[in-house]
Amino acid sequence: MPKILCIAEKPSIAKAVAGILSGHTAQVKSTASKYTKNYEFNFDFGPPWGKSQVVMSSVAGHTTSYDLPKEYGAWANYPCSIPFEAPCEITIDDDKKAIAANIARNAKYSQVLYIWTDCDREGEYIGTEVRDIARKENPRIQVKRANFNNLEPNHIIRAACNPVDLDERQAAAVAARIELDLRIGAAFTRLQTLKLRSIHGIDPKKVISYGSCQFPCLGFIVDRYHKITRFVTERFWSIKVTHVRDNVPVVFNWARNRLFDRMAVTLLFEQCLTAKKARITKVDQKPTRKFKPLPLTTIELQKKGSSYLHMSSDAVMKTAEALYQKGFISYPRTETDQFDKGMDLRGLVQKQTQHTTWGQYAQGLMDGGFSQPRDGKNNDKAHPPIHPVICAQPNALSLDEKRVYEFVTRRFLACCSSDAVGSTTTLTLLWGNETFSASGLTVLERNFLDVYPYERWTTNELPLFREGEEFEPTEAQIMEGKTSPPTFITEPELIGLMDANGIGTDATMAEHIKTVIDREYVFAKERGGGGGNAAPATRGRGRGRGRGTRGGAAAAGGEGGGGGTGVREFVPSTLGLGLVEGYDDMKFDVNLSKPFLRKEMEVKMKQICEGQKTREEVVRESLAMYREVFDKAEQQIAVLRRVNSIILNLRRLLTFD
DNA sequence: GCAAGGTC
Repeated sequence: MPKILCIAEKPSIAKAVAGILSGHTAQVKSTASKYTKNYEFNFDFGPPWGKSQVVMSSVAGHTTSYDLPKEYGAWANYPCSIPFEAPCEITIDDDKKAIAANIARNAKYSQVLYIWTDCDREGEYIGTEVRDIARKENPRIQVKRANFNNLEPNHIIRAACNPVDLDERQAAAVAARIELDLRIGAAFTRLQTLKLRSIHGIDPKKVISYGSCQFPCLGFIVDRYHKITRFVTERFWSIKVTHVRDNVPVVFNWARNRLFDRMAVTLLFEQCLTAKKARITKVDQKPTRKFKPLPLTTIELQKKGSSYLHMSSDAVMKTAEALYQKGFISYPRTETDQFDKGMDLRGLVQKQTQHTTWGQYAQGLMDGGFSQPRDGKNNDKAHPPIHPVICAQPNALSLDEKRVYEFVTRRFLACCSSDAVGSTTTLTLLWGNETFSASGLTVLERNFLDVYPYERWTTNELPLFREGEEFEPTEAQIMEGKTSPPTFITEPELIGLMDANGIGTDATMAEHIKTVIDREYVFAKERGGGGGNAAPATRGRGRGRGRGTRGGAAAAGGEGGGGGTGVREFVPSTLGLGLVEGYDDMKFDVNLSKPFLRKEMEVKMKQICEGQKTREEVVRESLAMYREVFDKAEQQIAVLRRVNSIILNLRRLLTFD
């Protein structure tokens, strides 16, 4: 019988696939690595191999590292530009040596290496890592890969019997990304660190890093900060009409909302007063609903963790990872917001009926309340939306775990519930030539809201008005207000921007945010709370004229994008501000703190995948471009130093240190 | 002592 070695990207996939192919009869053998196990069984792959002896195991993500050789570790001994030209090497990480050895040992006696890494770009590259390790031990080993995107048994069996080849282009695109991220990141990091640390006020032990994701992340935070400091407030006026009926004051909002011209508002107001009586021209009553949430993705978990649970996105991910390891929730890294039609959702709901807090609600779903979840637009074809796997009672979990598990579970139960149902009434009031409106809401069925307290939807009933009736409003006045600047960027907003601009992946965005905090480029503070070491005002150039969107109008009910108190928000430090402004002042064609460069990298990776460019071309072109920027930055390092000195001095003048 | 991406 041929011997076939199967390697998955992570232990959970190896276990699942081995279970399916062996009919759950595989022998489990431990390996030198504490993370991976070998599953041994026989399987008939059909032609050309037929019935084979299989060892199924896994790696744990990447096995190799791409880095400069050790001797370049002495930064001061080389020019800062050395990472652009030094030869780099691929090594096996110390903590991955046991995994590599397991592959090598089993490859030695196998005819075929069958790769089962995730079917995405990184998976393709990880597949080439595995191949290279195996070929080193057994150069004649045949290499194939499985084409699969879910763990449904028939799908896995079909994938096993229809091997394909590794996609060399996708792997090459990742190899290009790895090389560029390292060379560019290392070069700029050395430049910034070695040339700026001597400025008084910068900690000489600190690394001042540059990276293709952390810098745009910083850029978003600085950008918002500038919008705040450069904001020019404007005064505006509006007309507010209140009519008391049945002892309830009903506020009618002006259709024009507000005008930035006091005289115009005064004239329009006088016309209303002249008309004396106002008339209800329309009473519109219609059913409405509040949609239940979509199935939970990683990005949504991070955003909501920040705004609902008041945890950092980084902590949310670490906690979710722990819950996954303990088997309480499903795999926490997924882009999918649709549940597979074949999934036993009722079975999962049934398990939650045991829970002391929401068990009764889950029972209600089992007793007829169940409703198929909505489908979002995303499907990574690898993992289902995040959901609870087993029922975990609160005392089995740590404090953070309890909160994340509770959110994941409530979200899941909300997904399996019905939308909330209500009825809105909208009154249209004509007074003189001006139109006003008021609206009320009656919640008829709360449904998912009963298990999902993170969202609010409350009844606000209007007294009865009849179409055509006329009255003199109880009170009318001109209101004055002024536009206010935006607020500091919140964590959910930042994650949203990074996601929209392709900065990092769903699994790494939280880390990039943590990096800019650790580097002291930005400070995180709680909205509403004091503290935080805020940067001083910037120099007075380029005062933008903004017309704010906030101000007088009362906020509508509902969740609002990260508005609750306690959400984390970010303020740039003097150093973070100095770095971004310093590069701005150099006026390069390319802006290092904007997301365009990362987008360009993404485009070039696609070109490699489609065969329009080779890995070598892309690396050569990109390195040449960044090298040019780097040389200019080095020549103009005085600008970067000056900007940072100015800002640091300003800070000393404006604060107490 | 540098990056970003997998995953443990």
